[in-house]
Amino acid sequence: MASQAPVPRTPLSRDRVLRAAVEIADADGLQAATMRRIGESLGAEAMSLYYHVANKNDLLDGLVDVLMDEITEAVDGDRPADDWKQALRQRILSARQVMLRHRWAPGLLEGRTSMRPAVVLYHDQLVGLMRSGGFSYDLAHHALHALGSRALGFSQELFDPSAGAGEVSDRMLAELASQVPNLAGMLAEIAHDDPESTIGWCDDQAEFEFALDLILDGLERLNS
Amino acid sequence: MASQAPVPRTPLSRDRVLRAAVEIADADGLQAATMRRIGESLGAEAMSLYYHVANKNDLLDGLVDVLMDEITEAVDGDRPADDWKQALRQRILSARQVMLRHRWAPGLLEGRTSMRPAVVLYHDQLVGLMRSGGFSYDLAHHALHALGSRALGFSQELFDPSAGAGEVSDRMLAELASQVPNLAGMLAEIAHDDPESTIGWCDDQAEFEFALDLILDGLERLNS
DNA sequence: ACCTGAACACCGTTCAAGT
DNA sequence: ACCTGAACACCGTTCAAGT
Repeated sequence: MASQAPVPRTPLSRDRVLRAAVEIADADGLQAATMRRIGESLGAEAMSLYYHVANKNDLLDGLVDVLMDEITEAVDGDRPADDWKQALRQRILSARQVMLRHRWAPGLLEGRTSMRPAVVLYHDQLVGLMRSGGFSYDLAHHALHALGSRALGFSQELFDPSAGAGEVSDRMLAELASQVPNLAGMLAEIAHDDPESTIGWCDDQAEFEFALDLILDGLERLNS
Repeated sequence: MASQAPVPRTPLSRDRVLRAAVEIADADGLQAATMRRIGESLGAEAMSLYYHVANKNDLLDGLVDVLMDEITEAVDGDRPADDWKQALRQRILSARQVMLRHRWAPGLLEGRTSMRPAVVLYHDQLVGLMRSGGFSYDLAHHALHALGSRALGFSQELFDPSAGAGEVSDRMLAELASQVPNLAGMLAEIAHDDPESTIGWCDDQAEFEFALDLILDGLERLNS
């Protein structure tokens, strides 16, 4: 009998490795995307990955690249803008949509110092939009710093958005009031104004846009 | 002969463990502060730490606490402020001084969702300052989001400040110019204006203050 | 060219055992 | 009460060996 041909497994590739990693990170977080687990999900051994990826660091760089590809694609769909402000706003909010699809992305970008070309390019284009809006290089430079990670559509959330979730009982408010009266008052008012907001305190998207517009408005004033 | 009394090693304690961890993180980064290494630096075994600290997560929470203690201490030294804006500004810049002493702190706070009481209290006080400046709860809430991690004295740096360090040769500029013309132009101008800036592109402190003031100015306008 | 088995040096953590 | 040795399940990574 001829030897049974083994199921012709699609060969690995950098691309397949990265896509597998994204899938795992999307589902279970970045820390779940270990070499062993990625290998497993591809029906291969962890060590096989090293043929397509230099090491873990290179793999993470690769994740940044696929992320930036997705952002570029999203941004290409933006409709032409009337002015620099609208252009920046649209672009950043489009980038944010990608970030929201990949909850691991902010955490990944935070830790990275790798200066991936795609990230540099993205910021170059932001500066381009500002320049065509009349920004000096100096102001554009300041603007990049002021935006910080917001330029890519996310911002540091110091409190877990889901931690404050659920109902806010009067009892909890009373306890809070003695320790942190100002936050308690704030929370009480928000709970009063929007008793249905069981998703937690805040509408993240609205808050993101508020902060973004605050910065863009400030820049506009400095640019005139 | 009486049994040789062993060197009476100071017993461990949560406090000693945390201080050892801070020392290691200051010197070699947070990732160097492993249980084994902390134990070693105290002349004990890694497993001994578990008597004073529930687990690694609890240890990291502890690090946040010592950080917040330091910030509270720094903030207490602030001179009384004339208005809410100056008060916020001083407080945030004082917090920043602590962050600069502990380069691992931003990275630690980023990842944490733990809602440490000290962090909540810090933000409560910020809101208190805003309230006494006439802020509505709603505006104060927006303000916290707009400040984000900046409220604690740091912000997301997407590029490694030290990565751009060193001289910027004309050759590098030429290479950059074709790929990222806008950034290249920006860099060229900065290098021209301040040829001595070998620390890298930017004065981080100045940029931080620029962004902070941009936000505070924006809030002031909304508050009047 | 592509993949793997065995092995190494590291993690955090448990637990029974020592003083 | 406080500390430790041995052990476990996990990391990333190397390298000689297989096809």
